[in-house]
Amino acid sequence: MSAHPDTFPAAPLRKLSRSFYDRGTVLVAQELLGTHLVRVEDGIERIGRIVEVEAYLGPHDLAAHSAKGVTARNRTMFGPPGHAYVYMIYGMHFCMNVVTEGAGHGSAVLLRALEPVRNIVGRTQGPGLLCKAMHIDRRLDGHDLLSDDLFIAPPEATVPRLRIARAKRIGVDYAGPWSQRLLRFYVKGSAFVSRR
DNA sequence: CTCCGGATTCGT
DNA sequence: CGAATCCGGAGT
Repeated sequence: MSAHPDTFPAAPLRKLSRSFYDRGTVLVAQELLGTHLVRVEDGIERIGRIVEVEAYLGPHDLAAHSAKGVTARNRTMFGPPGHAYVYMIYGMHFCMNVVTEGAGHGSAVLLRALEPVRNIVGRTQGPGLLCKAMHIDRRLDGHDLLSDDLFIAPPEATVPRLRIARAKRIGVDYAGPWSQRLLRFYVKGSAFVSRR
C-alpha cells in the first residue's frame, strides 16, 4: 500500500460548540457562512460549505414558524440551541434549520444552499435540494448538532463582512413588514446561491 | 372531523 | 404560471 497520508484515518472534524449557537441569531446566521455542514450516514461522510442562510427571529417575527407559539411541528425551535429543526414543506421537501439562542427563544437559521465539498450527489441550491443531497429528513428533527452524524465544522477561512450580501427572505410575502427585513445572507458571487 | 395553505421545486 | 403531495394548524 501507498505511504500517502490519505491512507491514515482522517482526523475527526472539529464541531462548532454549543456556545456558538447560543448567541444572537443574525450574528450566528452570518458566521455560519463558510462553515461546513457534515452528514455521516452508513459510513459515508457528505460535506457541503454553507453559502446561503436566513435568520428567523422568534415569535414576534411573523415569517417564523414560532410566530404561532409552540406547536407539534415547531417545538424543536423552542428547544435548546445547537439542534436541527427539520420540517416537511409542500408535502415533498424538507428544510433544515439550526436552533439559536436560549431554550424558549424560538429562533433559528434556515440553511438554504451549499457548495458541494465531498460526496455530494445532485444540486444543493435551495433548502429542499440541500436536504435531499445531504440525506436529511424529518427523522433528524431535534437532532443534536454536537453529535457525530450531523454537525457543523468551522470554516477554513472566515467569510469577510465585505463578501456577505444581505437580502429579503424568500417565500415569506405573507409576513407583512417582516417580509421586507434583510434577513437573508449569502456569499457574494458564489455560484451555489439558490437565487440571484 | 374537514379544510386550507405552505421558509419548494419542476415542468409547461 | 400551475401542479405535485401531505401534514399540521385552525375552525366547525
